[in-house]
Amino acid sequence: MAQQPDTVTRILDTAEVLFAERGFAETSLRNITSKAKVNLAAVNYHFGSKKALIQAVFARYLDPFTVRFHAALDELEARHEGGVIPLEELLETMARSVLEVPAERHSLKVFMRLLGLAYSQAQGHLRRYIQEQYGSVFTRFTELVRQATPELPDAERFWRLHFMLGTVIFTLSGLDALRDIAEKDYGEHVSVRDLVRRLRPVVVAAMNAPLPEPAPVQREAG
Amino acid sequence: MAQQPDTVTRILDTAEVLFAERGFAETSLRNITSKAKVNLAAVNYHFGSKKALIQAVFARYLDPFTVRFHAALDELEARHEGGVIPLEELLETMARSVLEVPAERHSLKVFMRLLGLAYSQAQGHLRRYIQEQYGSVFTRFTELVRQATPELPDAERFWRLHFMLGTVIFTLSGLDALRDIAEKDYGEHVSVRDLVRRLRPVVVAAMNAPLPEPAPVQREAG
DNA sequence: AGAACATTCAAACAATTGTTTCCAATGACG
DNA sequence: CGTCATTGGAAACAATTGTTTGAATGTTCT
Repeated sequence: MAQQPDTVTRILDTAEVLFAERGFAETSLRNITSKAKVNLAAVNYHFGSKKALIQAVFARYLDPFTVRFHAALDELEARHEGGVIPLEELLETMARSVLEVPAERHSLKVFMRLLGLAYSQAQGHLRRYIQEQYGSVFTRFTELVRQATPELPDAERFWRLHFMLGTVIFTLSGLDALRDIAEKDYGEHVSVRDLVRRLRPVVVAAMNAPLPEPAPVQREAG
Repeated sequence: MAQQPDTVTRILDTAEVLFAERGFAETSLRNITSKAKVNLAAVNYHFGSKKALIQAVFARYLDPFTVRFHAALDELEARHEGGVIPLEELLETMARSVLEVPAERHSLKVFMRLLGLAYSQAQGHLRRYIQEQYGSVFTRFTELVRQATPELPDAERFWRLHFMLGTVIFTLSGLDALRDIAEKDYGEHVSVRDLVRRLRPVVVAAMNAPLPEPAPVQREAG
């Protein structure tokens, strides 16, 4: 069942880069196999189908991430002995977990671009797959955030978390294009870690923003 | 040259919905023409190619938007007689302009989903096309934001604007999926305008967030 | 009316897609 | 040795893709 060495890894390495660059539908199996220098039939032989290959590419990132993130949350909870964990520490822990995983493998840029694609592209199988992998950690993380921000209404916190998810995924997945503009306009080269540094106060401020004015009563009075 | 009535509009109406639902590569011309009840060749006859059709779909949103947004900024500048326009008013004006345009046409959801796709999918022709259409208004808007936030370093403002762009596009383009979750978990049905109401204080707080700690000197000291 | 033009239609085009099959070569392990 | 899983190669598969063609039809103007 399990492959240890070459062909499978070669396919995954090539596929994730091409997927990140051009999307799933725009990347053909022949693109992958020719660049990876493996036979065309190898993909169907080892993975079964293109859909399964796509999921395998994600699994190689998500599996280590969930393990690591759970462990980091374990340690964080132990350190606070059942007390409330401050929001900044929760966000910091998440950022660290996200940053650690691709460091062993490929660039964070590829990982984030894949996440962005998963959200915007292919409506079907991928979203479900991600939900199954991400679901448990994200639920746990959400609950900790709830305890850290007791003053926030549940719905408000839900939406703000997704606002910030959008900020991070959008920025990091479109990093190349944005970096080009920024570099041209401000001469300054930004690294991913530089961006995370800039993101931190913004995310914290966004989560702690004042509550919106209550919704008007269905139809605004004249 | 100009078609007034049926076939062209029918194609555009159908194409924008299908594109928004499934992406560009995943939507075939036969999907569009069969659902629009027009002949397959009609697309190439009226638009020339699929790429041109995609751009036409965007033009139908972006052209009215840029006109309207420029006008709104004109009025805003006139009202402040050369003085600095507060950030809240700038954001409010932009939100209003974005909300107004699709109201005449289709749902804001489709518009935002298309914007999201333009950013995440197909790196080539579309991004350039959007840049040409959006470029002038966005530059003008950016300059006004600069005057409204003189304390922000230029690079910091650039990134924060894109952070917020990511928040809005990501949230509104993935609205359907998020709405399903929110509705299931909190029983509350959210409208687009409800979401904009929630976004406002978050965006303002994010833009006014404290500056990040300065970047470490290349390699952190032990 | 006829001429000129714009549009619609069915059919075919060439190219590319994911997938399968058959066959030979390789290596590992019993 | 022989068995079996893994590779590589080449070919073909059925299906779908965007695009083009040429004839039929409609519309418009003189």
